[in-house]
Amino acid sequence: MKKVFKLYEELFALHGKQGWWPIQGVYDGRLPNKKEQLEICIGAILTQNTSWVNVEKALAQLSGKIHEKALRMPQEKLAVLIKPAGYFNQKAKKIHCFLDFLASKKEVDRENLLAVWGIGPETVDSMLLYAYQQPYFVVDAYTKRILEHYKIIKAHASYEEVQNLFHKELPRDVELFKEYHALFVAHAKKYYSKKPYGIGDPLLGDFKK
DNA sequence: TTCCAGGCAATAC
DNA sequence: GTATTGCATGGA
Repeated sequence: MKKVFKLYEELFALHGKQGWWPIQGVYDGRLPNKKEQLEICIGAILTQNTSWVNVEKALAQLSGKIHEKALRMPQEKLAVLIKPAGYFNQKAKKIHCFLDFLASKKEVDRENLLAVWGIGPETVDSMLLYAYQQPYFVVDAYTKRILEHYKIIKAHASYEEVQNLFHKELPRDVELFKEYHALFVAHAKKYYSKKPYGIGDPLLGDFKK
């Protein structure tokens, strides 16, 4: 059952190409340069349980300072700048832990990133997929919400369980994974942001039975 | 006013 | 192993 590939095609037909990751300024889908890689990683931390508009405010206040050295300002100072993204004390600490990791020159892989304080599975996979072009499917709250609603996964399925579904049923393709996750977010923002979920979702007839 | 947003770590059961 | 709680701003 290739349900998840069919779902991708329908989401794409509905919402079109998303072109993620949404970095500041213009991003046309080319591979991110070094500075853009860092911005993606910082954004991935800032957006933890936080709306992207608030992350954009924080990133705007960081503009000109998205460099490993500049971000090493005192944690309290960094916290003030990223305040609009919420959880600013924790996130300032997380950013500094991530910078420590980069400075350590350890290999940037899933295991090493997961060992960094403040970086969990979704944040790692976002970084690896969008900044480092590694094919890990990103599972977020929206992804689970939609798949649960379609009865494709059980309620309370674990991160690994859901990720495995995509890794098994899809070709391990970076561009496909990038678009697919972005499409989940677009779809969820439109139909799964307020309860009751799924009102007006044109795909419901195909996936919920 | 309440609810929630592209989670995570610490703690409790 | 799974459930709960603290972390925090800003917009609907």
